[in-house]
Amino acid sequence: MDGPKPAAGARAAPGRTPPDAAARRIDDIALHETPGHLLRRAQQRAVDLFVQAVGERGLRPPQFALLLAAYQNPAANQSDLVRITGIDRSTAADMITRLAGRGLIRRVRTEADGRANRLRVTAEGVAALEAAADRVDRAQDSIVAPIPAGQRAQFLRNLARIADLPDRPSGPPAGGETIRGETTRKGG
Amino acid sequence: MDGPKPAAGARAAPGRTPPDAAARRIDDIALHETPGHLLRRAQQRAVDLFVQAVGERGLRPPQFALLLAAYQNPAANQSDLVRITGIDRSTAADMITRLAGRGLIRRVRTEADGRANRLRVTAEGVAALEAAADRVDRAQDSIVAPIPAGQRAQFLRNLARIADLPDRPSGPPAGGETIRGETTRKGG
DNA sequence: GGTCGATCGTCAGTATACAGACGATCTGAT
DNA sequence: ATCAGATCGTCTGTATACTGACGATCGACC
Repeated sequence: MDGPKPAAGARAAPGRTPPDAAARRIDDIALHETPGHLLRRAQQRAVDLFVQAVGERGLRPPQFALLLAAYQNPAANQSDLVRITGIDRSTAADMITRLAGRGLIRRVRTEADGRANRLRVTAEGVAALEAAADRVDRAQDSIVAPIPAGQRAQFLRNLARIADLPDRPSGPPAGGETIRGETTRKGG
Repeated sequence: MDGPKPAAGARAAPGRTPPDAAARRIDDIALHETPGHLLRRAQQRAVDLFVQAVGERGLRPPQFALLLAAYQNPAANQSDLVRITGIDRSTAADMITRLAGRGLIRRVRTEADGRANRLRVTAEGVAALEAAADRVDRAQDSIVAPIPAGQRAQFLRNLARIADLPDRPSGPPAGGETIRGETTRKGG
């Protein structure tokens, strides 16, 4: 009564091991135990909680990340922000266009480099960040709330390992400008 | 050489606590330590590893999930698969159209319910699943590879807690048809 | 001064994700 | 039988994500 019967399409050989057991049988894959699926579901949940906390009309998680990174790194150009946030180049360009349309950010052509854009967070942008900050904080707490308190730090450390991010930003920036966070996507 | 200097735009008051410390200061938010951001980055990484393993032209993670769920639950309609996979209703409809266009699946109108579609995985669909199974398995292993082996089970358990999924499918199916996995999105 | 490879940002195309509205249909109560 | 509310699948519109290509520019080298 407890073991789920094999699905109708399954041709199972219950008690023995077939000689070609090396290949993974698709009847045996438990989607809900695969790390990739769990990560997707967990991330969906995190986005839900974020949106609930900051409101339907507020900043979405990647927008908040991008706007915050731009604010914290005023000297950064788009590519720097891409590296910091992990947002794709093309996606970032789209997002910046949208954020600029809302008046939260402005593109400023760099004097030194004719290709690069610096991003200036407007007063409205700063206000949006400040208005969201507390709610974002609460959302982050609610994301890890289902995890026993004693296991949270280790959990986040392991998440960072998967993400291939350092536990805490520590890379030597090596330039006149300090850029918080690093680790590229797509180039690594 | 180790403590990152505050960013150029940061107006920090290093040694003291301002009187309005109740509000979260946006200068102090460390993006790379927030659960939501780490989840997003980790999920990106998982998708990367999946795509690397199964090939650029192969099934994408949600496609594999949907196709596998359809295969394992031949009696399920689209809404059932939505509940099993956590894929949104609209997204699932689009994906099924694409998978049908590739000949991996077919929509079949149910006799009993004039609204519902049952999904029949074609022989090509089964072949695609079987061709991917081993590679998917390897991808899942590589996702958790950066985590110390002894911590992986606990990590996945906590991931499932965030996702609000049971550790292992255990719900009482309560019908003539066995449906693997449950837990809705957007309704719960 | 000129050239080549690398980089910056953009754009088109495709896939995933979700809200909201919709028509069609089912269910339950009357 | 009828009708109200729920459900199923679709569609539209918007946002995120990534590939591949592109023009413009930069840096290094000759």
